[in-house]
Formats: sequence, C-alpha cells, structure tokens
Amino acid sequence: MSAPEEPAEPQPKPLRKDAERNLRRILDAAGEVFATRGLGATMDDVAHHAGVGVGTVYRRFANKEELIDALFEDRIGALAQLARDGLAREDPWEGLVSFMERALVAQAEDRGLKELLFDSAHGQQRVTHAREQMAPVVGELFERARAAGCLRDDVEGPDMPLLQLMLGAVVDFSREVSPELWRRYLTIVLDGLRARRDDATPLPVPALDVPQLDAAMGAWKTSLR
Amino acid sequence: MSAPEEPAEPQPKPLRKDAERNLRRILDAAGEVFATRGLGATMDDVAHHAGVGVGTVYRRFANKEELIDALFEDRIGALAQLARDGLAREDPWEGLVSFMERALVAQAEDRGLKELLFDSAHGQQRVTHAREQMAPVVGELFERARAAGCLRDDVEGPDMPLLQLMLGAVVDFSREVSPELWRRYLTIVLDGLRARRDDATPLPVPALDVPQLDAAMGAWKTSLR
DNA sequence: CAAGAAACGGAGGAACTATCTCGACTTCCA
DNA sequence: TGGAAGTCGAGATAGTTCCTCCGTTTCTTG
Repeated sequence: MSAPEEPAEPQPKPLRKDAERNLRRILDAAGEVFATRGLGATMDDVAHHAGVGVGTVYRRFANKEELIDALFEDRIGALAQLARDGLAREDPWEGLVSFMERALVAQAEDRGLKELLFDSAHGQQRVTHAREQMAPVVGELFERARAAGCLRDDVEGPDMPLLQLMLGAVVDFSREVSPELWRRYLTIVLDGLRARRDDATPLPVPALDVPQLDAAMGAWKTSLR
Repeated sequence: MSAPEEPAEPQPKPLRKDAERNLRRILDAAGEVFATRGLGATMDDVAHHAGVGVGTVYRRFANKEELIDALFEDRIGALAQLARDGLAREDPWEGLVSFMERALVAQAEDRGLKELLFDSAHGQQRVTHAREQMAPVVGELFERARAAGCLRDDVEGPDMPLLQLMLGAVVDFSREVSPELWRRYLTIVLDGLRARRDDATPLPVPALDVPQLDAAMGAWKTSLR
C-alpha cells in the first residue's frame, strides 16, 4: 500500500489485536477503579480489575500520572462545558443552580475527578488550564444572576471553587450512606446565596439518622496516619 | 487508702524531676505539632519538637494512640460545653450561631482536633461519647431557634455534623492563605438556615483573589498518593 | 506454517515512610 | 555513692506502592 490517510491519526504503529483489547480494558478498569476508590488506588488494583498483569499496564502508560492524564483529559474539559451550558439557560438563577448541581454530580460520580480538581500534586497543569477556562464563565454566571436580582451582591467568581469544595466534602462523606445527601446542603447554601427570600426552599433529601451518621463517620478517611 | 482525695489523682509513683519536666515538654510539643501539622505528624516530629529522643516519648506513652488520647481527652469534652454555652444564651439564634462559630474556631486552631472529630480510625471511642453528649444539646439549640421562628423548620440535629464538616473543609483549605475565610461561608450557610430573611447578611471576610486561590490549591492535600 | 516481533504476567527489586525497640550511657535521689 | 529511673537515637520491623525484568505466550506476516 502507498498512503491513504483518511482519519489522519498519527499512528506510528497499529496495535496488535490483543493489545488493543487490553488497552480498552485497562482504560475502562482505570475509569471504574479511580472513580470508586479515588486516585489512591494502586496500579495493581487497576491491572487486576482489568484482568491483566501490571506489566501490561506499564507497557501502555509509562507511569501512573500518564494513565491518569489520559483518563481525565476530556472529563476535566467537560466541566467547563457545564458552566457554558448554565450560561445558555434562559433563567439566570436556574443557570447557576444547574451548573453547581451538575458539577457536584460529576464529583459524586467520580471520586478521582474530585481529587484531581482539589488535590495539588496531580495534573495541576491541566487543572489550572481548566480553571482558567472556567473562571470567566462562572463570573458571568454570577454576574447575570446578580443583575437579575437573584443573587446576593457580595459573592464573587472565586467563591465558586470554595462552595464546590465545601459541598464536595459532603459528597465524599456520605457517598456510601446517602449518595444524594449533598443536595440537602446545596439547597441550604443556595438559599444562603439568594439576594432575598421569604420561605426556605424545602430540603430535597432527608437528614442522616444517627445510625447512618455513625456508619458514615466510620467509613470516612481523610489524610490520616 | 486513707489519704484526702481532693483532685483525686491516682499517682502510683511520683516522677523524677527531669522526667516530669520532659513529660510536660512532650505534651506541649505534641499539642503544637498535632495542632499545626495534624495527627499525621510523626512521633519523631513530636520528640524532636520537644527536644527529647523518641525513646523518651515511648517511655511515657506506649504508642501514638495513647499520646493522642491523653492530649485530646479534655479538648473534645470542651466542645460539648460550647453547645451548652450556646444554650445558655438568651437569644436562640445567637446561641446557635455562637456555637457554630466557636466550634469552627476550635477546628481552625487545632488541625489535630478536627481530624480526631471527623476521621475514623482514631479515638472513635472518645469521639462517639462526645457526640452522644452533644447530640441532645444541639437538638435543643435547633429546636429553640426554630420555635423562635429564626430557623427553617426542616433542619435536624444530625445536620450539624455535616455543616461542621462542610465548613471544616474551608477551614482546612484556606488555613494558610486566609485563616478566617470560613466566616464568609458560615455567613452564607447561616443565611441559608434562616427561616426567612430580606437582605443577605454582609459577608465578613473578602473572597480569595486568584493568586490566593492558586496558593491554597497548591498547598491543599487530602488522601492522595 | 514457521519465525520472529509484539505483548503478557506477576514475582520481586527499590524506595519510602513511620512505628516502636533496645542496650549503652546519663541523671537523679536517698 | 550505688543503683534505680530515665534518656537517646540508630536501626529493626513492617507496610506501602511504583515500576522493572525476563521467561513465556500470542499474534502477524511472508
């Protein structure tokens, strides 16, 4: 053959069939494992979950960083899109709420993503880039809601990461016990962000009861040892 | 035994003078080190900070757990007292606010205390006890504020730990950059907890600016690896 | 179909890190 | 001044995790 390059993918060497299949498996496994156990999951975890040996993982990815990078490349960018989607909504308040909600859903569904966003010592490069992309859109989201008289006038763009961090703590804490619990506290926070209101917005999820609270405390780990 | 037991201290053997002095140093050092670096600080850290060898620390405390236990025994109990203090206030809302505020100050001042409260795998025993003590008082604090018409009627006692957790995340995150930043978000949350309100309570601390945000993100570590 | 290139598996090497021990030495006290 | 109590800190011990290495297996191609 001479040289048709239809999809134009710089592919120096096509992968062998089994290698291709294993690569897919590894990516899938890594996605699941990092999503459920966080970035602290080991390469052995990933390999085992994929049904391959560690060596096979290291044949495709020079190290853990590289695997993580490959995995989360697009997912991080997707967050910025969420903000733009919010801006596309007609109602400014709804736009703000839907962004916060969907960003938290992303955190809830993927523990690895959450850690990537808030831990240093991972892909700061990529994350910083995403934050820079997001900042003006979030600012706009706030500005629009404020102009419409929905939002209190003393919150600013840089408050958003902190609000996400705060609610992200609830996400992590209650993940096992009541995965939607964060919606309860998001509602409270949103009521706190309003310019004014009469009645409180009804809370959408019941509070933890004491046994649940105990269970959650028991499972909760941060940076101990 | 026959002796008078005013403070009732069961002291089988009086410590040698130098040992006494070293014990004090160790306790002081441990207090500081755990407060600033968290419970992850090593025994070597503590010993070095106290100006003694590790062996000396282990002469007094069989292991790290025991040292931590001895250190935080009273401080945890003090938290329950904060709740009772809040109940002693005339104004129900002020009582609630002052409790939350002071509990967060405690978290901000002592990283070790914060970890003890929210991490499992440490003195669950003691912490559980403290929580059991605190629960009814916090319930009362909520109940009283609700009866006075200040508090939204769908929050419950078990919401308090989650609110503290949430704001505790801000405390940790911004400790180095803006140690009082949590007050900003506490204000938002409190506005969200009100039964109704007109204007928003002015935020007491400026938002982080972008460089501060970057600095905080850079210093922030959770359970990575 | 056979030869050789590519890929695989997973034990274990290497590097950390942190807790706790132990025995030689020092200090206090009666 | 004798000996009990105390001190020191190097390193034994144990637990992790990343990543390498190479004998073996699987694919592809001529």
